[in-house]
Amino acid sequence: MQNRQAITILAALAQESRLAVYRLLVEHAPEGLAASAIAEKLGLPNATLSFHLKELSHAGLVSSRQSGRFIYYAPVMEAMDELVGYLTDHCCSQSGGTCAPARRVTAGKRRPASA
Amino acid sequence: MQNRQAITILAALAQESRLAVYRLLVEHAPEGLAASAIAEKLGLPNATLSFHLKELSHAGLVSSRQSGRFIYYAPVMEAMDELVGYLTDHCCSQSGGTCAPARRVTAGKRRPASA
DNA sequence: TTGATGATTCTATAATCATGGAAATATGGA
DNA sequence: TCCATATTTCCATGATTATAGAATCATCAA
Repeated sequence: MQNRQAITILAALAQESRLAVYRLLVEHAPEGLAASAIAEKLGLPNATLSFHLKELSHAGLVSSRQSGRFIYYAPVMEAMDELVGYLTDHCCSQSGGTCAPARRVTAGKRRPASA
Repeated sequence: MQNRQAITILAALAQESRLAVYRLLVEHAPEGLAASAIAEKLGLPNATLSFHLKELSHAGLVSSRQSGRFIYYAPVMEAMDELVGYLTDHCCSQSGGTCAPARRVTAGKRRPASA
């Protein structure tokens, strides 16, 4: 995962409403939830939710699919997986610290050791 | 880890200069680096760096200790560990998804299963 | 004390982000 | 077609964040 993409994802999650949306979607994975359901559960105005969904979508954290008049949003687990991988690979001690070493290899996509 | 703290940490990392500072400090853990060394390595003006260091510090991601005229900044690994724990616990699928299940138990600080 | 250096704070400015009402754009059913 | 509903876009407003020069504060050496 590239630096810039990590920042985009971090920024997408670093906002109360968006984090709440994402967590809610994770609870309802993998089907996801319609925008109207999200708005109702979180008490967000349509326009506000749409703005945040666009941010999450742009960051690659959620996907959407249309079903009739509804648009279902679902979390993209791979994005979160890559973020966690980025953090453990680049932002944790590589020398026996607490957060890095136990990281499992999920996909072969992370760099060896250097920062 | 509380929701609000997670957002604070995510926001602290979701900025190019700050992420660069943090990664640089991780490379130099556990001693850390003096502010002047960080500024030089990253090409940041003093005032700008100081602003970002304060953000990181406020988020609990870095600690500082004075040594003569120098102030050394070092990464706080526990904060990153807790963030990764928060993400895997609350933002990953709990039902066999890719990012959650292999998470080791580092400290007994995370909630059982619910979100 | 004085001077040099490291670091932070003050301050102003610019840029970005969040909010939400209102209007516009689908979609499907009658 | 016409209507109701789901969702997004438009737009204005307010709030927050990033930047960095200049001033200030802190520490040490002579």
